[in-house]
Amino acid sequence: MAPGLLVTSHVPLPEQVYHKVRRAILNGFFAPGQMLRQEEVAARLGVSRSPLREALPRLEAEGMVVLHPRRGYAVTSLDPAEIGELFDLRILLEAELARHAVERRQAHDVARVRAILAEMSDPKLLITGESRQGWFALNNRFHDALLEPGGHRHHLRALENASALIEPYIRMETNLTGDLRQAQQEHSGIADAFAVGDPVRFKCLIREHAENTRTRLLIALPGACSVPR
Amino acid sequence: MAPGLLVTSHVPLPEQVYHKVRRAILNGFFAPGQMLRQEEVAARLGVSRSPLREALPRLEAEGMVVLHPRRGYAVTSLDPAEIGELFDLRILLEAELARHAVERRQAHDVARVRAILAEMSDPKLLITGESRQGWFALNNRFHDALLEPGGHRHHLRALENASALIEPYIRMETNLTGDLRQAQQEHSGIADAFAVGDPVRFKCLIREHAENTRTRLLIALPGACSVPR
DNA sequence: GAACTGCATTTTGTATGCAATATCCAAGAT
DNA sequence: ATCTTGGATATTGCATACAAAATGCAGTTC
Repeated sequence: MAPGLLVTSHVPLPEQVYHKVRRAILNGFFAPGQMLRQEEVAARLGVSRSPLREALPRLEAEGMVVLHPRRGYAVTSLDPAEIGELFDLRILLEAELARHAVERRQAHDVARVRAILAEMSDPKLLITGESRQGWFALNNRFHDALLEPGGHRHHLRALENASALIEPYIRMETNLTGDLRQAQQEHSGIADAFAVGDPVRFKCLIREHAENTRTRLLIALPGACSVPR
Repeated sequence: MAPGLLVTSHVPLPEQVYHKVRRAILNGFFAPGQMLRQEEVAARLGVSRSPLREALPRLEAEGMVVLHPRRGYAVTSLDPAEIGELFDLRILLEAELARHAVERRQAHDVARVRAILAEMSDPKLLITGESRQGWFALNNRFHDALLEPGGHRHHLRALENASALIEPYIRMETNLTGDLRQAQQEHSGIADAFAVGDPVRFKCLIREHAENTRTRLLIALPGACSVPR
């Protein structure tokens, strides 16, 4: 066999830990500003500190946590100005990706978007509570499915990075208002434009979707700011 | 004293290791595709594998290395298409940052740019060899100094990420041709536009600078492809 | 001669142990 | 009463040890 051809697809423990901690931050289980005590987090995940200590630097590189030397890692806490900047970055990258994605999309890409959208409209996912996490998981897959067809891995990585940083706050807002209907409506308009292949309309709707999310968020934020340092 | 106010500024070993490995990749000491055997790298840096194993995930998050599970980390090797994409990303982010930086720049920002430019014109730095590393270090500081004044940390981080990924290849090109004069000339034009505060001209020159670098690189690349896998 | 099998070596993956430092709380001084 | 100081505790930082897996080579078989 040719050297370097690995047969077994093995997911390293540090990577599993990375995903679990990341999800916990995204859904607010670890709140902005909260210190992450390594022994406690590792114990909760049933691993030792070693793999955790390899997962945390990745989260730090993405800006999800910050390291206070000799004090530990804390979940990143963003002020409204930074959240605004991240929305700008998201919009900038989405516009660029949207252009290429519409051009290069194929039939199966459209089908995938429609399938995800159908899953998301399940009323069970729309009620407030734990099921919201399911909706947000689908929401991320929906946005990915719209923008992945154009390729551009590095743009996508930058976008997912920026989006992840603001996601905890977006989830806070939807938990407060409990209203996903506007998002749902905008999604279906976006999916239509994607299916039709109208690049101008698609870009525009994607942009408006982000702008609307930002507006709602920055209005609701002051009330949601329970940021333990 | 208020809790959480750290007096001593302590640079953790994993961070020092991160910077050293990163520099080694940027200047080609670790070539694209090369496997990084942990014991060897750690020994070379005079540390154990622990801090190295916390530095590597950070580099992985930035795309500088890739992890092949149970085989080890390797320096990322980019094909021309990806390099092209990264230039697009760089140009997109630079344009956005340039706008704000010109608007918000202050006298000391202009002075800093001029000072760095002066240092870079030192003939000792322009000769081929080890001193090139000094020139590239200044080059990065120059670009940062131009774009930092606008704030926008997250845009900047994304830009520095994208720039770092293509830097090994840019260095290869300049090592082949040995010619930094075009870059130097473009830099002085850019610095002038920045000093004057002409946003259109500044953005345009910044863009052309990147475009020219890309063109030279993608022409020279086929000859420089000694990519040991 | 080519391909396969099995063992020895190398390298990664994870846990654990110990030292260094920060935090916390109580007791004393100003 | 407030501020300081001391020590006990908790937590991080780093190194080391051990287990698991992949690689490379030799010997064997067809």
